[in-house]
Amino acid sequence: MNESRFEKATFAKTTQDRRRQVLDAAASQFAAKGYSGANINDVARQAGISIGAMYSYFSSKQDLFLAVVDNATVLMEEILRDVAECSADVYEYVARMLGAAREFAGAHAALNQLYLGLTAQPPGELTVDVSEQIEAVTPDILSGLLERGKAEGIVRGDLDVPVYALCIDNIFMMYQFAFASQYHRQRLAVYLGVDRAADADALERGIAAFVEAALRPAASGA
Amino acid sequence: MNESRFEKATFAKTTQDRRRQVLDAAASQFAAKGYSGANINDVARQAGISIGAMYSYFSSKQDLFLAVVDNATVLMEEILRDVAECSADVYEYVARMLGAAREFAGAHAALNQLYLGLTAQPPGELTVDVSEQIEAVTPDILSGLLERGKAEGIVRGDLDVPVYALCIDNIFMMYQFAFASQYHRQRLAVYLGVDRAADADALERGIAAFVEAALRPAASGA
Amino acid sequence: MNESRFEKATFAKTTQDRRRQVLDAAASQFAAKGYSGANINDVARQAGISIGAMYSYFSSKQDLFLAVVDNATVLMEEILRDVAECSADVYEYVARMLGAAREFAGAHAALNQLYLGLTAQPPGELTVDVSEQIEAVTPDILSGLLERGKAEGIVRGDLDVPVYALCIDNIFMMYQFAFASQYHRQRLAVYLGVDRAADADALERGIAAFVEAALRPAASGA
Amino acid sequence: MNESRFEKATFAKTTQDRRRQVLDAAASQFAAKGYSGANINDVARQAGISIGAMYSYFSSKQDLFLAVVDNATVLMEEILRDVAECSADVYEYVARMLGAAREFAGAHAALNQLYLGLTAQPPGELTVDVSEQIEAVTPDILSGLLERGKAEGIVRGDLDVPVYALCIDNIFMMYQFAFASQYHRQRLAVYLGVDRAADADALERGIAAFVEAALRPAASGA
DNA sequence: GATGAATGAGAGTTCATTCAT
DNA sequence: TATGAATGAACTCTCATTCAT
Repeated sequence: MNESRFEKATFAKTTQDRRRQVLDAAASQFAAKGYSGANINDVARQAGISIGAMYSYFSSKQDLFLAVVDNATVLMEEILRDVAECSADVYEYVARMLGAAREFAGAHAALNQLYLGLTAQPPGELTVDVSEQIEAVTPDILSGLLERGKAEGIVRGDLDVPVYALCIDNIFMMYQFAFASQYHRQRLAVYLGVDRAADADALERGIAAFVEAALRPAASGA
Repeated sequence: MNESRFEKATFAKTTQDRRRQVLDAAASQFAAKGYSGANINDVARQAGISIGAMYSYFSSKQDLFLAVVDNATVLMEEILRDVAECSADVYEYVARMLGAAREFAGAHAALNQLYLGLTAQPPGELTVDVSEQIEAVTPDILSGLLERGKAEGIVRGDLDVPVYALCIDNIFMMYQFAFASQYHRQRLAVYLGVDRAADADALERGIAAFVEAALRPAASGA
Repeated sequence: MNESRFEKATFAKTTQDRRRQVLDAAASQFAAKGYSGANINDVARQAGISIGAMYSYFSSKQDLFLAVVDNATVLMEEILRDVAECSADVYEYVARMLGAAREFAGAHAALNQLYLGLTAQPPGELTVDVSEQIEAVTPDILSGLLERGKAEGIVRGDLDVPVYALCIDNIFMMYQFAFASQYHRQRLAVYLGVDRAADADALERGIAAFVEAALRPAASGA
Repeated sequence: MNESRFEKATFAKTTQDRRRQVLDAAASQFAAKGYSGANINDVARQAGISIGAMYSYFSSKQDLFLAVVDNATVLMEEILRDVAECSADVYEYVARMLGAAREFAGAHAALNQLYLGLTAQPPGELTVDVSEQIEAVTPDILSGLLERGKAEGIVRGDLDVPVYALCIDNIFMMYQFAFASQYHRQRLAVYLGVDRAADADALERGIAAFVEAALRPAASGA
């Protein structure tokens, strides 16, 4: 199994409930205080288990962190694949992805913050392991949809697929991060004003319109 | 002066050289290990001063951090204003901003990492002070250029200025961050392949093309 | 329990032996060096425990100090009550109190020094808490015995009870402190000479005689 | 000169004003925070001189402290001698000494606190030097007055002069300390109530009455 | 396997003292 | 001689990790 790279055998044997409590507590602490700032003893307390148990599940703070990240990655990949499956073309995909980003940020705030933190992680021991987990699923999907769009004539035929995929994903990430940190939240307010920043539906439509404008063949307007 | 909010009087009196050494050392340590992970004693050692001197310059780790951030903010704002001044229209601005982002990332790698870290900072004491420093200069400039572009007919007349400005700035930020962390670097390679990721000029032209496609009036193609 | 105001739960769970070691070590260090001068690491070392354990028992140096004081207060109050119970009248009480002061000073030298130090503590955070613990037991007992003595005609009928009680207690305190500091010890030698200062029994009889002289009704001599 | 034992030659050469500023600042800091708790840099700042100057006047914190104490001792001895000279007999002396104690406590609060602190100083380097300064003037005066009182028949002929002198001085000291610390102030309030504790004249008369009662010959009532 | 008291290296910070200017 | 920036040992307190029960 994917998760077992960082956990000890004992963790697999405990109840699903306990596993959830531990991973949730860890996610919330790491998200709230960062890797260095988080306190393993606090995590254990919040999870309702002893620090001894904690160390029987994970052999170090680092492994606990990596397990949490691993877990989050799995969850995100599921969502990403779901969105892809439901989307008929790249335009629908863009709209759905923005919605999914918002939903994920709402339902898994800690994981979302954690994810943002990960992308900012300075190079070091943690990063080495973490970057291996960068999902290649979105690149593949986006590239695929763009290529198909070209074939179907619904996107500009001359666009640079990899670069466009990157730019679109950048917009996804930034939208998802908009809910993750004080900085991003405030930035949103600066750009849109407090009221518009609060109207997620309209915002998503606006962002989707930006992307569409970049993709639509010029002739389509004629 | 802007910088003196977080430093003690003694720091202002020191030589410019020493100021640089301290701020550089602090930036590099905070960038490399994050706020919690960084060690004031290491900073002092790297700056070639005693820990006592460090505390005669800044009254706490937090103040040192904020001074570094403040410093970086000032520097970035200068660059942002320079770029704006040299740019005739929004298209030139986009191109120049991408170049400036790359240059900044190259010349001030530590500050760039630090900046990325800031945007990921979990809410807390630090963030309160830090978010006040979010520069509103780019929003103003971008909005202005888009409005002017509308008036001049070089950008689509129906575009939603705040949202477009946000999207464009998102693309700037993500490009700048592409050089800041292992995660972003690797992500770039995943999207573009190692070779294309290394050709910054071409990449910037590609990104600029994406933005232009989103902005150009449909009629322009007719 | 009284003692638990300043200690953490962990301390209550430890063995009585360990509790004693910690409190004794702390008392001796605080007594020897004062609050500011004492070193928590030295206390831990002297108590034979790690500094980590120390901080799992008390959450700060201040709390450790207050716990020691609290402890000493409880002990002293016990002794004070015992002496009161055994004393038929104020004259016996005076004699017994002097003896008890000497015994306490001998058996609990550190606590005695600590007590002296407390009375000299400059106003501040420590004093706020500490002064609440000033035992009101001696004032009550002394006043009661003087009133009863008046009723029984064994003390002068016109004496001012509160002031006399204060003066007598002053004499008790100064006698107890005579063993607590270099200053007081030397002062005793200056007044009495080294030989007489060493003969505690005779000294106590002398002091008791002074107090009796102040209390006895004038008519008793006729 | 007496004062020059602990100061360096430079201190003698500065103006009287500067000398006062330094000694006053030191007295107030040592009184407020104790020897260990006081900060030499703060003393210098409060005295309006540089830390460098401070160390050109005194070669260590300890020497500064001892100089302050020395200074206070000289001042107190003057007062003690004045009181003695003005007093016709032991009864007048007692009354005047109580008044002098109160005045000193009012006029030199810091020195009074410092004095109390000194008497509580745990044995150590400081005490060694300090105790040499214990004035033998009160013992001599009190003993002399008691002897003369015996000869003149105004005090009991059988009283033990050294012990009585000690007891009376104890009462002086405790009265003086009543103004010096939170502990002693509160203790006074416990014995006398807040109102009576505030009426110093009446309190002094009451204390004097206690001492007189201990001294007056029994026959004097016949 | 679970517990949580215990450990101790290491962190941020202070302050007596020095010394170049 | 006066200044005050600089020094660095020492202090209080934290926390990842261990291990006896």
